Amino acid sequence: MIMTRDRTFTLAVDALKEAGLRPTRQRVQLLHLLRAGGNRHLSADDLAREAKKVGLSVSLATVYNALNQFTQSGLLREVVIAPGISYFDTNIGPHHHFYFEEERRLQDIPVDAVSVSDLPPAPMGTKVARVEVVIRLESEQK
Amino acid sequence: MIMTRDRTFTLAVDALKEAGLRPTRQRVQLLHLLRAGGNRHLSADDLAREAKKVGLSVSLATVYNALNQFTQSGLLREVVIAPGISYFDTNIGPHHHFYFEEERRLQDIPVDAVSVSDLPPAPMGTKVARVEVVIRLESEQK
DNA sequence: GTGATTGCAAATCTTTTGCACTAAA
DNA sequence: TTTAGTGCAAAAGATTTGCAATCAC
Repeated sequence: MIMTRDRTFTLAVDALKEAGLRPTRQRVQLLHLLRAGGNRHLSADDLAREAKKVGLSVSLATVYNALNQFTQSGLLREVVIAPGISYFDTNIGPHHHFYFEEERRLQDIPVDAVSVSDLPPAPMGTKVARVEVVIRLESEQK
Repeated sequence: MIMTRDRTFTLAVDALKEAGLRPTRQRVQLLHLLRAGGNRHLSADDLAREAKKVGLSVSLATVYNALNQFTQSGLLREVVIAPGISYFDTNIGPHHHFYFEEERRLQDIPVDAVSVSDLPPAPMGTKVARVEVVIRLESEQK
């Protein structure tokens, strides 16, 4: 029966509600897709392509909208690497990134694998929203 | 005489030659403009606008090309902040950045003001090209 | 001269938006 | 119902590119 399939999406639905986002079919399916398969780094286009592959009907505009809303709600994190290259990271815990320039690929670094210390204090009137560390890698013989 | 004015550009010319770039009028003027006024963070558009303001004749395409060439040659550093927002930094020494979200503004942090330690080793076959730390700031009452 | 560089306009790419339609509450 | 969300196509930005004209060497 239909409930069996719906149950698969319970987590996504709950997460969306908690985030204050109406759990529409598209959002539920996209969030579910994003969370399937562990921590991932996907571009908007990657996600749209993947959605199409599994037979979802979602427009690219909706993918962009959903990704932005997810990011604002803290369900995702966006990592911008170069003009025109940005990834959405399903790992929202504190961590950092390796970026393989040649492969245009991100890899998570657990937060305790790097220590960033002696941070200068946030300037007057501001507070730290996030500390981002990206270690850019190139192939060795370069 | 003309030589007096040219002398102003000697440094830029030398830097370009050293970088293997032909010191054309546009490149010399742009590099000189970039280096005037200390460390700065300019978008391509900022630079084009500024060039126009001081009466230089450079097309936007050439500004982009020059900035990319300068970056590749190590005369500049590019800092990408968000999709569609990237800055070219005239400070090419090792350092990090504060980013003021609301003001869309970068500020340098001297490298010794932050310590990034216990970096995980670069994965097999790769080497670290650069370690980038961006501290994103938001206004305090937010 | 000869090959590199420039300017312009057009093309490309990524991302956002307006608006009529549809779905969620 | 009533309001929020979606799809589509168009618009908006940012950046790149093709090619004839120009410049550096």
